[in-house]
Amino acid sequence: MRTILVRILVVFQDYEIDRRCIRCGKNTMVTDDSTGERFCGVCGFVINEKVEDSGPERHSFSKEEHENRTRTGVPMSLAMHDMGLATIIGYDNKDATGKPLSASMKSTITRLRTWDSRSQAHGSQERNFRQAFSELDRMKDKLALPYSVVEKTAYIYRKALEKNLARGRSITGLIAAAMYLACRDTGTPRTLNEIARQVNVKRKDVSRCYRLLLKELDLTMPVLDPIKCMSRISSQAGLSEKVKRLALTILEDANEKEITAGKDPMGFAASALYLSCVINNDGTTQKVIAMAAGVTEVTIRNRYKGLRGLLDIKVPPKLNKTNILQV
DNA sequence: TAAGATAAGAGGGACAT
DNA sequence: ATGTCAGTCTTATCTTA
Repeated sequence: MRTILVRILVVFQDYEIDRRCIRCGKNTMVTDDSTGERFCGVCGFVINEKVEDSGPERHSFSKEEHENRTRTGVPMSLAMHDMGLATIIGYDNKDATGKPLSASMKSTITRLRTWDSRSQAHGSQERNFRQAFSELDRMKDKLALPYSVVEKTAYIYRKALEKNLARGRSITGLIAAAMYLACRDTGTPRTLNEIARQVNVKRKDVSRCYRLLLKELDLTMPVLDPIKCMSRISSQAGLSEKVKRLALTILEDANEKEITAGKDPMGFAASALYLSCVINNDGTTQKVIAMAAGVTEVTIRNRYKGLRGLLDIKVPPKLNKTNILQV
């Protein structure tokens, strides 16, 4: 019984110390759970750093972790104009002690909230970020971009703005270029055409921004891996594993013979797949693969010719629908 | 209807001026 | 900075099987 009492006392003391305001000394510090900020209910003093969410950590992967879940802080993202660090006026109309506000106070707070949020995006750069990142947010679902690419895009975009590259260029063009860069850098196979179409900017403009970023930010991009392109095309066109495997060996062979330089990797992957289809008598048309790869049939034909010639691949004679040799 | 052939045009890199 | 050139890719159209 005694130990229990002592424990309660200790907890109570901790609680008391925790609530003491640094400015006015009163035990009136409270935490706003929705924003994670700590402030004094009497003098209004707000603790500078964001305090950690008092709730448990959201993820736990084992029993021990579940029992010992600690908070690691509010998630921070480069893809927000303020990186998620701004202080805002809360939305539940309650005062420091948790009581609801009076009607007149409520309207005052609403007005304050409006001006507070307006003042958040001050300066052209902030406004630029807002617009760019809302565009990015919209795009990431359309293009099925992973989180890492989104963060990378935001990082590149911030760098670009730091270097004053935005002046005289469209925000959407620049963010699209940053997105394409991030895709290239992380090996996510997305074509310039796809991105340009989604953001509704001409491919030419995105491409121009892309090269500008490449030059100004001193970046070097690895060439898109045709093998990665291939798996994307084959899944989009619904090709079989067998076709894919053969196409893979064709690509590797082509790589060895160094006939891939300067050619569009998507076109190459597409034609390797087509060649594989022909050899396997798969019956998939150039059109289907061209659509899946985002290149034209003519490009496939050109690469196809080159592949066949240089790799000396024997194409079996055409079989008709009943698998009888046509002479 | 799919595939092949051909031509015109766009955009960009390399190089010279 | 500007112009030229070879090479690539796209679009469009016609022909062939």
